[in-house]
Amino acid sequence: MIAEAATELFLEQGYAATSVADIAARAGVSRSSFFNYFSSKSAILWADLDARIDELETRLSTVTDPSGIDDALRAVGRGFAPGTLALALGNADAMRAEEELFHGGAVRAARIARAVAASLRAAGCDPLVADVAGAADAGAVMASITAWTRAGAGRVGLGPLLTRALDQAAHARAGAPGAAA
Amino acid sequence: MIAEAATELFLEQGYAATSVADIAARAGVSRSSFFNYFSSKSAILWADLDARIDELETRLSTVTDPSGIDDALRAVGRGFAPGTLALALGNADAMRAEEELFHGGAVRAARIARAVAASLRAAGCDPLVADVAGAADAGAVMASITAWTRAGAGRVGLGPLLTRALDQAAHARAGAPGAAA
DNA sequence: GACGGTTATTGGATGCCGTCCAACAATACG
DNA sequence: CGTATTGTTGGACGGCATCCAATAACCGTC
Repeated sequence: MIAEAATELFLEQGYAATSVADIAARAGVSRSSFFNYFSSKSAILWADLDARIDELETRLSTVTDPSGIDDALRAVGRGFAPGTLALALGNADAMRAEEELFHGGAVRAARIARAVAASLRAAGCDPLVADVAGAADAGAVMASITAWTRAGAGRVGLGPLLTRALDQAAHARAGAPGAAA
Repeated sequence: MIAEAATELFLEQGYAATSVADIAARAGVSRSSFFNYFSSKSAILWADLDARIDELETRLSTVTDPSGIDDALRAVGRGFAPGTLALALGNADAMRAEEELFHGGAVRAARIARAVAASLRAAGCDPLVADVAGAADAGAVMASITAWTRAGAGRVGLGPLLTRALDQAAHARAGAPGAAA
Protein backbone atom coordinates (compact mmCIF):
# COMPACT_ATOMS: atom_id res chain seq x y z
CA MET A 1 0.00 0.00 0.00
CA ILE A 2 2.78 2.36 0.84
CA ALA A 3 4.55 1.52 -2.39
CA GLU A 4 1.36 2.11 -4.36
CA ALA A 5 0.78 5.48 -2.75
CA ALA A 6 4.38 6.39 -3.47
CA THR A 7 4.28 5.48 -7.14
CA GLU A 8 1.05 7.42 -7.56
CA LEU A 9 2.61 10.50 -6.07
CA PHE A 10 5.82 10.05 -8.04
CA LEU A 11 3.80 10.03 -11.24
CA GLU A 12 1.77 13.06 -10.19
CA GLN A 13 4.44 15.29 -8.69
CA GLY A 14 7.76 13.72 -9.56
CA TYR A 15 10.12 11.80 -7.36
CA ALA A 16 12.10 14.63 -5.83
CA ALA A 17 9.03 16.77 -5.18
CA THR A 18 7.39 13.98 -3.20
CA SER A 19 8.35 13.88 0.45
CA VAL A 20 8.18 10.92 2.75
CA ALA A 21 5.50 12.77 4.67
CA ASP A 22 3.43 13.01 1.49
CA ILE A 23 3.69 9.30 0.89
CA ALA A 24 2.78 8.42 4.45
CA ALA A 25 -0.21 10.74 4.36
CA ARG A 26 -1.50 9.29 1.08
CA ALA A 27 -1.01 5.76 2.38
CA GLY A 28 -2.83 6.63 5.59
CA VAL A 29 0.02 5.82 7.92
CA SER A 30 2.40 7.85 9.97
CA ARG A 31 5.84 8.89 8.90
CA SER A 32 7.27 6.61 11.55
CA SER A 33 5.45 3.63 10.12
CA PHE A 34 6.81 4.39 6.69
CA PHE A 35 10.31 3.85 7.98
CA ASN A 36 9.21 0.56 9.52
CA TYR A 37 8.57 -0.76 6.04
CA PHE A 38 11.15 1.06 3.93
CA SER A 39 14.54 2.12 5.11
CA SER A 40 14.50 5.18 2.87
CA LYS A 41 12.53 6.87 0.15
CA SER A 42 14.63 5.34 -2.58
CA ALA A 43 14.19 1.89 -1.05
CA ILE A 44 10.63 1.94 -2.39
CA LEU A 45 12.09 1.65 -5.86
CA TRP A 46 14.86 -0.80 -5.13
CA ALA A 47 13.53 -3.09 -2.40
CA ASP A 48 12.78 -5.99 -4.74
CA LEU A 49 16.13 -5.92 -6.48
CA ASP A 50 17.92 -5.43 -3.18
CA ALA A 51 16.39 -8.62 -1.84
CA ARG A 52 17.64 -10.50 -4.88
CA ILE A 53 21.10 -9.06 -4.51
CA ASP A 54 21.05 -10.18 -0.89
CA GLU A 55 20.37 -13.69 -2.09
CA LEU A 56 23.07 -13.35 -4.71
CA GLU A 57 25.60 -12.37 -2.08
CA THR A 58 24.86 -15.32 0.16
CA ARG A 59 24.83 -17.67 -2.82
CA LEU A 60 28.15 -16.39 -4.14
CA SER A 61 29.78 -16.63 -0.75
CA THR A 62 29.58 -20.41 -1.00
CA VAL A 63 30.34 -20.78 -4.69
CA THR A 64 33.71 -20.73 -6.35
CA ASP A 65 33.45 -22.27 -9.80
CA PRO A 66 32.69 -19.90 -12.71
CA SER A 67 29.61 -21.76 -13.87
CA GLY A 68 28.17 -21.41 -10.37
CA ILE A 69 28.69 -17.67 -10.58
CA ASP A 70 26.80 -17.54 -13.84
CA ASP A 71 23.98 -19.58 -12.38
CA ALA A 72 23.74 -17.28 -9.39
CA LEU A 73 23.65 -14.22 -11.64
CA ARG A 74 20.95 -15.73 -13.79
CA ALA A 75 18.96 -16.45 -10.66
CA VAL A 76 18.79 -12.73 -10.00
CA GLY A 77 16.51 -12.35 -12.99
CA ARG A 78 14.57 -15.58 -12.61
CA GLY A 79 10.96 -14.76 -11.88
CA PHE A 80 11.70 -11.08 -11.49
CA ALA A 81 8.25 -9.57 -11.64
CA PRO A 82 7.51 -6.13 -13.03
CA GLY A 83 7.16 -4.15 -9.82
CA THR A 84 7.89 -0.70 -8.54
CA LEU A 85 11.31 -0.57 -10.16
CA ALA A 86 10.00 -1.53 -13.57
CA LEU A 87 7.28 1.07 -13.25
CA ALA A 88 9.80 3.72 -12.36
CA LEU A 89 12.16 2.77 -15.17
CA GLY A 90 9.30 2.80 -17.62
CA ASN A 91 8.07 6.19 -16.50
CA ALA A 92 11.36 7.73 -15.54
CA ASP A 93 10.62 10.91 -17.45
CA ALA A 94 7.17 11.43 -15.97
CA MET A 95 8.56 10.83 -12.52
CA ARG A 96 11.59 12.97 -13.20
CA ALA A 97 13.45 10.18 -11.47
CA GLU A 98 16.39 9.78 -13.85
CA GLU A 99 18.82 11.01 -11.23
CA GLU A 100 17.58 8.70 -8.53
CA LEU A 101 17.47 5.75 -10.89
CA PHE A 102 21.00 6.50 -12.02
CA HIS A 103 22.31 6.78 -8.48
CA GLY A 104 20.41 3.79 -7.19
CA GLY A 105 21.33 1.69 -10.18
CA ALA A 106 24.97 2.59 -9.75
CA VAL A 107 24.95 1.38 -6.17
CA ARG A 108 23.20 -1.88 -7.01
CA ALA A 109 25.56 -2.55 -9.88
CA ALA A 110 28.46 -1.96 -7.53
CA ARG A 111 27.02 -4.42 -5.03
CA ILE A 112 26.78 -7.09 -7.70
CA ALA A 113 30.23 -6.29 -9.01
CA ARG A 114 31.71 -6.54 -5.54
CA ALA A 115 30.09 -9.89 -4.85
CA VAL A 116 31.21 -11.39 -8.14
CA ALA A 117 34.73 -10.02 -7.80
CA ALA A 118 35.04 -11.44 -4.31
CA SER A 119 33.92 -14.83 -5.56
CA LEU A 120 36.40 -14.76 -8.43
CA ARG A 121 39.20 -13.67 -6.14
CA ALA A 122 38.39 -16.53 -3.81
CA ALA A 123 38.77 -18.82 -6.81
CA GLY A 124 42.30 -17.59 -7.33
CA CYS A 125 41.58 -14.99 -9.96
CA ASP A 126 43.87 -11.99 -10.25
CA PRO A 127 42.30 -9.16 -8.22
CA LEU A 128 42.35 -6.60 -10.99
CA VAL A 129 40.85 -9.04 -13.47
CA ALA A 130 38.26 -10.06 -10.90
CA ASP A 131 37.16 -6.45 -10.49
CA VAL A 132 36.86 -5.92 -14.23
CA ALA A 133 34.95 -9.16 -14.72
CA GLY A 134 32.69 -8.35 -11.77
CA ALA A 135 31.91 -4.95 -13.21
CA ALA A 136 31.12 -6.49 -16.58
CA ASP A 137 28.78 -9.05 -15.02
CA ALA A 138 27.07 -6.38 -12.94
CA GLY A 139 26.70 -4.20 -15.99
CA ALA A 140 25.15 -7.13 -17.82
CA VAL A 141 22.56 -7.69 -15.10
CA MET A 142 21.62 -4.04 -14.79
CA ALA A 143 21.59 -3.44 -18.54
CA SER A 144 19.29 -6.36 -19.18
CA ILE A 145 16.92 -5.24 -16.44
CA THR A 146 16.65 -1.71 -17.82
CA ALA A 147 16.31 -2.98 -21.38
CA TRP A 148 13.63 -5.38 -20.23
CA THR A 149 11.56 -2.77 -18.39
CA ARG A 150 11.96 -0.05 -20.99
CA ALA A 151 10.76 -2.49 -23.63
CA GLY A 152 7.64 -2.96 -21.52
CA ALA A 153 8.34 -5.55 -18.88
CA GLY A 154 6.28 -8.63 -19.48
CA ARG A 155 6.03 -8.32 -23.24
CA VAL A 156 9.49 -9.79 -23.52
CA GLY A 157 11.25 -12.20 -21.21
CA LEU A 158 14.08 -11.06 -19.02
CA GLY A 159 15.81 -14.41 -19.32
CA PRO A 160 16.99 -14.17 -22.94
CA LEU A 161 18.26 -10.63 -22.46
CA LEU A 162 20.15 -11.65 -19.35
CA THR A 163 21.68 -14.65 -21.10
CA ARG A 164 22.90 -12.55 -23.98
CA ALA A 165 24.32 -9.87 -21.72
CA LEU A 166 26.07 -12.34 -19.43
CA ASP A 167 27.56 -14.18 -22.38
CA GLN A 168 29.00 -10.92 -23.57
CA ALA A 169 30.31 -10.11 -20.12
CA ALA A 170 31.95 -13.52 -19.86
CA HIS A 171 34.50 -12.36 -22.43
CA ALA A 172 35.89 -10.05 -19.77
CA ARG A 173 37.12 -13.12 -17.93
CA ALA A 174 39.21 -14.27 -20.86
CA GLY A 175 42.54 -15.70 -19.88
CA ALA A 176 41.80 -15.32 -16.22
CA PRO A 177 43.45 -17.93 -14.05
CA GLY A 178 40.98 -19.51 -11.71
CA ALA A 179 38.10 -18.55 -13.96
CA ALA A 180 38.39 -20.58 -17.10
CA ALA A 181 36.00 -19.89 -19.92
CA MET B 1 42.48 24.48 2.89
CA ILE B 2 38.97 23.22 3.31
CA ALA B 3 39.96 19.85 1.92
CA GLU B 4 42.92 19.67 4.28
CA ALA B 5 40.78 20.49 7.28
CA ALA B 6 38.28 17.88 6.18
CA THR B 7 40.81 15.08 5.77
CA GLU B 8 42.28 15.90 9.16
CA LEU B 9 38.89 15.61 10.79
CA PHE B 10 38.01 12.48 8.85
CA LEU B 11 41.14 10.83 10.18
CA GLU B 12 40.48 12.01 13.72
CA GLN B 13 36.75 11.38 14.04
CA GLY B 14 35.74 9.37 11.02
CA TYR B 15 33.86 10.49 7.96
CA ALA B 16 30.29 10.10 9.15
CA ALA B 17 30.98 11.66 12.53
CA THR B 18 32.37 14.79 10.92
CA SER B 19 29.76 17.36 10.02
CA VAL B 20 30.09 20.08 7.42
CA ALA B 21 29.93 22.57 10.27
CA ASP B 22 32.96 20.90 11.85
CA ILE B 23 34.94 21.15 8.63
CA ALA B 24 34.02 24.78 8.10
CA ALA B 25 34.97 25.64 11.66
CA ARG B 26 38.34 23.91 11.41
CA ALA B 27 39.04 25.59 8.08
CA GLY B 28 38.08 28.96 9.53
CA VAL B 29 35.27 29.65 7.11
CA SER B 30 31.53 29.71 7.37
CA ARG B 31 29.29 26.84 6.48
CA SER B 32 27.96 28.87 3.56
CA SER B 33 31.44 29.31 2.17
CA PHE B 34 32.03 25.59 2.34
CA PHE B 35 29.22 25.04 -0.12
CA ASN B 36 30.73 27.66 -2.41
CA TYR B 37 33.73 25.40 -2.86
CA PHE B 38 32.25 21.92 -2.55
CA SER B 39 28.78 20.94 -3.59
CA SER B 40 28.55 18.38 -0.81
CA LYS B 41 30.54 16.70 1.90
CA SER B 42 31.36 13.73 -0.29
CA ALA B 43 32.52 16.06 -3.07
CA ILE B 44 35.64 16.72 -1.00
CA LEU B 45 36.70 13.17 -1.73
CA TRP B 46 35.65 12.99 -5.34
CA ALA B 47 36.19 16.48 -6.77
CA ASP B 48 39.41 15.58 -8.58
CA LEU B 49 38.07 12.44 -10.19
CA ASP B 50 34.80 14.18 -11.03
CA ALA B 51 36.69 16.84 -12.97
CA ARG B 52 38.45 14.12 -14.96
CA ILE B 53 35.19 12.36 -15.68
CA ASP B 54 33.81 15.67 -16.89
CA GLU B 55 36.68 15.85 -19.36
CA LEU B 56 36.09 12.24 -20.31
CA GLU B 57 32.47 12.94 -21.09
CA THR B 58 33.21 15.88 -23.34
CA ARG B 59 36.02 13.96 -25.02
CA LEU B 60 33.87 10.90 -25.66
CA SER B 61 31.03 12.99 -27.03
CA THR B 62 33.19 13.79 -30.06
CA VAL B 63 34.86 10.41 -30.46
CA THR B 64 33.47 7.33 -32.13
CA ASP B 65 36.30 4.97 -32.96
CA PRO B 66 37.23 2.36 -30.33
CA SER B 67 40.87 3.38 -30.10
CA GLY B 68 39.75 6.92 -29.32
CA ILE B 69 37.67 5.59 -26.48
CA ASP B 70 40.65 3.78 -25.06
CA ASP B 71 42.77 6.89 -25.34
CA ALA B 72 40.15 8.95 -23.54
CA LEU B 73 39.92 6.37 -20.76
CA ARG B 74 43.68 6.29 -20.37
CA ALA B 75 43.67 10.07 -20.15
CA VAL B 76 41.58 9.81 -17.01
CA GLY B 77 44.56 8.36 -15.20
CA ARG B 78 47.26 10.42 -16.88
CA GLY B 79 48.90 12.64 -14.29
CA PHE B 80 46.36 11.72 -11.67
CA ALA B 81 48.04 12.96 -8.52
CA PRO B 82 47.57 11.34 -5.12
CA GLY B 83 45.07 13.71 -3.58
CA THR B 84 42.17 13.59 -1.21
CA LEU B 85 40.68 10.50 -2.80
CA ALA B 86 43.92 8.55 -2.60
CA LEU B 87 44.29 9.55 1.00
CA ALA B 88 40.80 8.40 1.78
CA LEU B 89 41.20 5.10 -0.05
CA GLY B 90 44.47 4.48 1.71
CA ASN B 91 43.03 5.21 5.13
CA ALA B 92 39.51 4.01 4.57
CA ASP B 93 39.50 2.03 7.78
CA ALA B 94 40.77 4.87 9.95
CA MET B 95 38.22 7.19 8.40
CA ARG B 96 35.49 4.60 8.63
CA ALA B 97 34.66 5.77 5.14
CA GLU B 98 34.16 2.44 3.42
CA GLU B 99 30.49 3.09 2.90
CA GLU B 100 30.98 6.52 1.42
CA LEU B 101 33.81 5.31 -0.80
CA PHE B 102 31.65 2.44 -1.98
CA HIS B 103 28.70 4.68 -2.77
CA GLY B 104 30.76 7.41 -4.34
CA GLY B 105 32.80 4.96 -6.34
CA ALA B 106 29.66 3.29 -7.60
CA VAL B 107 28.33 6.58 -8.91
CA ARG B 108 31.59 7.51 -10.60
CA ALA B 109 31.88 4.10 -12.19
CA ALA B 110 28.35 4.49 -13.48
CA ARG B 111 29.19 7.87 -14.97
CA ILE B 112 32.14 6.40 -16.83
CA ALA B 113 30.12 3.40 -17.93
CA ARG B 114 27.35 5.62 -19.24
CA ALA B 115 29.72 7.80 -21.21
CA VAL B 116 31.51 4.86 -22.80
CA ALA B 117 28.26 3.07 -23.60
CA ALA B 118 26.86 6.17 -25.26
CA SER B 119 29.96 6.48 -27.36
CA LEU B 120 29.82 2.85 -28.42
CA ARG B 121 26.15 3.11 -29.21
CA ALA B 122 26.83 6.13 -31.36
CA ALA B 123 29.36 3.98 -33.23
CA GLY B 124 26.65 1.50 -34.07
CA CYS B 125 27.27 -0.95 -31.28
CA ASP B 126 24.41 -3.04 -30.02
CA PRO B 127 22.95 -1.24 -26.96
CA LEU B 128 23.15 -4.20 -24.62
CA VAL B 129 26.72 -4.95 -25.63
CA ALA B 130 27.58 -1.27 -25.28
CA ASP B 131 26.31 -1.23 -21.71
CA VAL B 132 28.28 -4.34 -20.79
CA ALA B 133 31.45 -3.02 -22.39
CA GLY B 134 30.98 0.37 -20.75
CA ALA B 135 30.59 -1.25 -17.37
CA ALA B 136 33.73 -3.31 -17.93
CA ASP B 137 35.74 -0.23 -18.93
CA ALA B 138 34.43 1.71 -15.97
CA GLY B 139 35.27 -1.16 -13.67
CA ALA B 140 38.76 -1.22 -15.12
CA VAL B 141 39.30 2.46 -14.42
CA MET B 142 37.97 2.32 -10.88
CA ALA B 143 39.73 -0.94 -10.03
CA SER B 144 43.08 0.37 -11.16
CA ILE B 145 42.64 3.58 -9.18
CA THR B 146 41.83 1.73 -5.99
CA ALA B 147 44.62 -0.79 -6.54
CA TRP B 148 47.00 2.09 -7.18
CA THR B 149 46.10 4.03 -4.05
CA ARG B 150 45.91 1.03 -1.77
CA ALA B 151 49.37 0.02 -2.92
CA GLY B 152 50.56 3.42 -1.81
CA ALA B 153 49.93 5.92 -4.56
CA GLY B 154 53.18 7.16 -5.97
CA ARG B 155 55.24 4.08 -5.26
CA VAL B 156 53.79 2.47 -8.34
CA GLY B 157 52.54 4.10 -11.53
CA LEU B 158 48.85 4.23 -12.28
CA GLY B 159 49.52 3.91 -16.01
CA PRO B 160 50.57 0.25 -16.13
CA LEU B 161 47.68 -0.83 -13.91
CA LEU B 162 45.23 1.06 -16.06
CA THR B 163 46.63 -0.43 -19.23
CA ARG B 164 46.34 -3.93 -17.90
CA ALA B 165 42.81 -3.40 -16.63
CA LEU B 166 41.60 -1.77 -19.83
CA ASP B 167 43.12 -4.55 -21.92
CA GLN B 168 41.17 -7.03 -19.88
CA ALA B 169 38.00 -5.00 -20.22
CA ALA B 170 38.44 -4.77 -23.97
CA HIS B 171 37.54 -8.45 -24.19
CA ALA B 172 34.00 -7.47 -23.25
CA ARG B 173 33.69 -5.81 -26.63
CA ALA B 174 34.45 -9.02 -28.46
CA GLY B 175 32.37 -9.52 -31.55
CA ALA B 176 30.67 -6.19 -31.16
CA PRO B 177 29.68 -4.57 -34.44
CA GLY B 178 30.89 -1.01 -34.59
CA ALA B 179 33.58 -1.72 -32.05
CA ALA B 180 36.10 -4.01 -33.62
CA ALA B 181 38.92 -5.28 -31.48
C1' DG C 1 43.70 58.27 -1.78
C1' DA C 2 38.54 58.16 -2.61
C1' DC C 3 35.04 55.65 -5.28
C1' DG C 4 31.95 52.44 -7.67
C1' DG C 5 31.41 47.88 -9.30
C1' DT C 6 32.41 43.16 -8.96
C1' DT C 7 33.18 39.25 -6.34
C1' DA C 8 33.62 36.66 -2.04
C1' DT C 9 31.79 35.72 2.47
C1' DT C 10 28.50 35.50 5.98
C1' DG C 11 24.35 34.61 8.94
C1' DG C 12 20.01 32.99 9.01
C1' DA C 13 16.00 30.59 7.68
C1' DT C 14 13.97 26.71 5.39
C1' DG C 15 12.57 21.86 4.01
C1' DC C 16 13.61 17.41 4.13
C1' DC C 17 15.83 13.03 5.41
C1' DG C 18 16.88 9.39 8.53
C1' DT C 19 17.31 8.05 13.52
C1' DC C 20 15.80 7.46 18.01
C1' DC C 21 12.72 6.77 21.85
C1' DA C 22 8.97 6.66 24.91
C1' DA C 23 4.02 6.25 24.91
C1' DC C 24 0.20 3.92 23.26
C1' DA C 25 -2.92 0.63 20.66
C1' DA C 26 -3.84 -3.95 19.13
C1' DT C 27 -3.43 -8.44 18.80
C1' DA C 28 -2.31 -13.22 20.15
C1' DC C 29 -1.88 -16.35 23.82
C1' DG C 30 -2.01 -18.78 28.16
C1' DC D 1 -9.37 -12.11 31.71
C1' DG D 2 -4.63 -10.69 32.19
C1' DT D 3 -0.42 -10.57 29.92
C1' DA D 4 3.16 -10.43 26.55
C1' DT D 5 4.41 -9.52 22.11
C1' DT D 6 4.00 -6.83 18.24
C1' DG D 7 2.71 -2.78 15.60
C1' DT D 8 1.84 2.16 15.39
C1' DT D 9 2.34 6.82 16.58
C1' DG D 10 3.98 11.52 17.76
C1' DG D 11 7.69 14.14 18.76
C1' DA D 12 12.28 15.62 19.06
C1' DC D 13 16.78 15.61 17.20
C1' DG D 14 20.99 16.38 14.26
C1' DG D 15 22.49 16.85 9.80
C1' DC D 16 22.53 17.96 4.80
C1' DA D 17 21.72 20.99 1.02
C1' DT D 18 19.45 25.21 -0.75
C1' DC D 19 18.23 29.86 -0.87
C1' DC D 20 18.64 34.85 -0.11
C1' DA D 21 19.62 39.28 1.60
C1' DA D 22 23.21 41.74 3.94
C1' DT D 23 27.88 42.63 4.47
C1' DA D 24 32.82 42.62 3.61
C1' DA D 25 36.84 42.43 0.72
C1' DC D 26 38.95 43.43 -3.49
C1' DC D 27 40.43 45.98 -7.72
C1' DG D 28 40.92 49.02 -11.39
C1' DT D 29 39.91 53.86 -12.32
C1' DC D 30 40.06 58.50 -11.71
